[in-house]
Amino acid sequence: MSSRKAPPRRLPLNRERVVEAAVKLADESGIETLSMRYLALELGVVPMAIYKHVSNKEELLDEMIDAMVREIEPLLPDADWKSAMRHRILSARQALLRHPWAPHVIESRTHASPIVLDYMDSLIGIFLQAGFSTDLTHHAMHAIGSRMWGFIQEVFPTPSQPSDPATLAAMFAEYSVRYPHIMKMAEGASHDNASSLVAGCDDQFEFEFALDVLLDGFERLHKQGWSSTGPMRVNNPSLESVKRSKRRVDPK
Amino acid sequence: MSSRKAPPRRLPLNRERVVEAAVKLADESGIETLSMRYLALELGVVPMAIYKHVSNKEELLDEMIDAMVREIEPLLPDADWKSAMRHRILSARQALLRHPWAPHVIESRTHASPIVLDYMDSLIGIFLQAGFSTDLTHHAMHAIGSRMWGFIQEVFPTPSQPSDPATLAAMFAEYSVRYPHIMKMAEGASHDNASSLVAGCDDQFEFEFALDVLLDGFERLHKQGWSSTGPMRVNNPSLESVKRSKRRVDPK
DNA sequence: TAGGTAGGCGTACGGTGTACACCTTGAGGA
DNA sequence: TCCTCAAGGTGTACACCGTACGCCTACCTA
Repeated sequence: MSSRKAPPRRLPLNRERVVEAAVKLADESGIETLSMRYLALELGVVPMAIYKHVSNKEELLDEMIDAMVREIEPLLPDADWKSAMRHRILSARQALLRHPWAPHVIESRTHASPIVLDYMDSLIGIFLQAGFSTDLTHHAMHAIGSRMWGFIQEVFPTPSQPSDPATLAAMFAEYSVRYPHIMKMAEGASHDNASSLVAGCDDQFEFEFALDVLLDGFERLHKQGWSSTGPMRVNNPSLESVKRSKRRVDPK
Repeated sequence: MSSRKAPPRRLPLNRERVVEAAVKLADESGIETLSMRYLALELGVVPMAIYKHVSNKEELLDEMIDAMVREIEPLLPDADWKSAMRHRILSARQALLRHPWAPHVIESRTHASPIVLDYMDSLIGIFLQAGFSTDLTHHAMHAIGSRMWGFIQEVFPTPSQPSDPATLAAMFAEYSVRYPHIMKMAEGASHDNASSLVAGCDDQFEFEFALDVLLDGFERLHKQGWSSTGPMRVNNPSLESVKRSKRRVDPK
């Protein structure tokens, strides 16, 4: 028998394989299934073995985000600022759609990794190279917020619908009385299938709609030479937050 | 001795007192401290006692959100739509600032309570009563997203800064090379204290800025008679997402 | 051949939410 | 006055979590 004695000894773990497995697990089974114990099981290893490659779970999650950010397509060369911004952000969105756990994890991060900072730096660069003031760029970046990751927090618009058609009809009737505006909007917005309430929206469209409203707004402010501190410019039609420039409102 | 025998027997718990205590605890010690066990301790009761009033922790969290939403000021009567919207949303923001745990909890909710639906209904009503189409209203509500709760997800723009001034200077130098745009923006935006990087922004200002860019955008679209399905209107300068109306982009 | 080290293992601890059976108490009807 | 019953508080137990700590084993290099 040629087998010396060695049980064929699987190739050793490393940080990369751990992260890769974690991403795969979260992709397929959801982030709530991603426990260190279960991940270890998946890797055919004892839980504590993972800690030889990753100092704790937080670090693992950081690494997972980095892996996702690396999937975002690079900057388009020779594009106008708005196209460049759209491309980068919509590409981020595509990466994020492949990893449904990402929004939740991103929100729980407490600091930015170099990879993440690279991405932010490139977005800021797009504004600055288009001639935006640092001032406007700063506020625009804040306004974009989580949208730069390709998501906006969807705010549970779905009041759990019963499957039984009879009770559903009853619910419908009740809702029409209590939430007349919601129902009117739902009927009007999706005239083909009014019964789906708010559900069944075209997320991609909603995302781009909001993104474009923001980008168009930035463009307008930029052309007007807007500034948060300077004197009021002509033709700055509304923007209340500027009129009452930098006034702080105290919580309670 | 008048005391019959009864140990003075504290007044019994009820759902309201449980929720109230939970909110207080989360306000004062952070949401991560809010465990059923610790809450029970605070109430002078054994952990399982809470379950007689609340069927599980999720339900408790739902109830806490309802409590917060009830703090939002009612609709302003006789106000134009934009003022009404600003008032409601900024009031939501005030309520939320009193309860720093709320964003995190809101995001983890899976369905809307009646209280929450009431609030959403009122916002939708503001748009509709201003004559907005159901179509535009629908997309506008999506665009507002979590901002209707008075928060936008702040996206960890703070690369943990060392306190030691020497290493901080070194970090500064390194950053200027690797993240030139971030640094330029940071210096430009906060010329008085350039060292604070992106931190130390006026959150209230950033919030109102983004809100107003959106509301102004909605107003413009409304005046133009914008529609997501109809034929292109004149003077709809950009809004890419409409030009490529409802095209779906596949993830991956 | 010796020694150091990288990496996997086992055990254990303190934390979590909560199922389930039990007990105590006070109110209401017979 | 007694009995019953249910509301509400108790105690124990379970399965799960992240991870500290010490050990062991196989390999690489000197």
